[in-house]
Amino acid sequence: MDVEATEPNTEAWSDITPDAARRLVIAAVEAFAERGYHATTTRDIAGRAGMSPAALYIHYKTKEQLLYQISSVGHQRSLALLRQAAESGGTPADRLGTAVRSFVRWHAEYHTTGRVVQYELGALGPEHHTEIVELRRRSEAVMRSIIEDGVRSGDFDVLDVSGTTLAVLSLCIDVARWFNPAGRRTPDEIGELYADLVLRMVRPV
Amino acid sequence: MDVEATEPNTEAWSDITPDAARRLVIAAVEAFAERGYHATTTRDIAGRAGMSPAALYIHYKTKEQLLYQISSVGHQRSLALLRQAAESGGTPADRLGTAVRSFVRWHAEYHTTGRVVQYELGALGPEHHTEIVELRRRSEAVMRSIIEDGVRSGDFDVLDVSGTTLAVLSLCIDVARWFNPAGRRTPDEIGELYADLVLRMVRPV
DNA sequence: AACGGGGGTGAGCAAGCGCTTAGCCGCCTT
DNA sequence: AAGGCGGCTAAGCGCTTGCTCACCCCCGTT
Repeated sequence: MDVEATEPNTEAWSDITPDAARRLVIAAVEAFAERGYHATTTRDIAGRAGMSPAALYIHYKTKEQLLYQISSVGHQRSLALLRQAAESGGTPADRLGTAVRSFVRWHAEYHTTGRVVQYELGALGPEHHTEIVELRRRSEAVMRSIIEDGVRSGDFDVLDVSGTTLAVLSLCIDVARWFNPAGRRTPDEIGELYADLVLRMVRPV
Repeated sequence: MDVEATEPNTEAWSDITPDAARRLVIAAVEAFAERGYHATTTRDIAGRAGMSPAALYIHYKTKEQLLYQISSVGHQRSLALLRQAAESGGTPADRLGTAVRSFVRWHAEYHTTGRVVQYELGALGPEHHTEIVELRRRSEAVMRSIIEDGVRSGDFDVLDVSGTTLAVLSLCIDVARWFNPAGRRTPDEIGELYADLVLRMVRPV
């Protein structure tokens, strides 16, 4: 199935140590993305990481902790991308285009992580869940502020700012669900296409 | 949690008989939408339907058959909505607006069914899976044909027809994920908003 | 009154689950 | 050479899972 020369996951999680813990995270991301959290067994994760089922519990207390680690890091990464775009000077259209482009590119490039981050958060424990929801609220706030800036300056024409914010984020996020690395489009191309589509959504007539 | 006077699921599945089978489907839709297919137990479904765990197997051979029934009916319903819009005369803009409006409204109104239909199809058995994927291909073809019509007639200006088709469908589908019946917006309002956003996406400059 | 059969139940089976425990192995320190 | 320890494993515990089976109840027909 995996014919890529450069596996993005290997470098994406390179700051996790020790080596065995990183292998477990990568294995968990792949398994969760493929089959979902609940359909994935700890034996499967350990097997993919090349160790016995018991070894998992040396590095992570529970299976849920693995999901939390993935979800937390993933949300922080994507939030950082949005913040970077929002603070990057230029017109509101420039900033919105940059935000959509890099957010979409991330969800395509790391679509396995993205799938876990976006579609498995219901499996988190209550306290982890509320923590992650807070990160999501911040992402929404960043995106909304860019759109609000554009409306205020007259660069954008938007009837329902919070509804449009929701739609834009939803559009970008869902890329993680359908993106196929064996498909026709590269993450860059999809980012470009989506930036164009979103800018059309907010453009004055 | 449920304070609605008219439960949409009750009427949505009214053509399923006998009564016990319908109660099981409705219970399964709710449980699958809330927690996902794999996290839902047959005991939970039977309990919600007001019967013993064994009674489920009188009406459905396996838990997967229940999912297949839901997925199949749901896909046929949403495909029918798209076809109706595509065949409903008027300008391409009219047809695209109608398609998006009714497709989105359906995914909001029946967001529990929509969630199962759109996000749990990986849990289907291989042969059921390919059957459902075929239905999805047809939905995509219908949406694409509307957009192609508009491009041909000059009503729409779209660089990448198949990419835009994918984006539009993705945008509509994802409504089922985030829609909250206790939220500010009604299904009709979201349908209206989304129809406007999509028409902006394809509008010539 | 006897019957037949579809819809239902209580109990439980085999398998698989998340997770634990007792102990081993190799390496760094002394 | 001895000891301590982090990383790992084989085995398995207690529990839940999807699903089955023997049996029962109710009701329309004869």
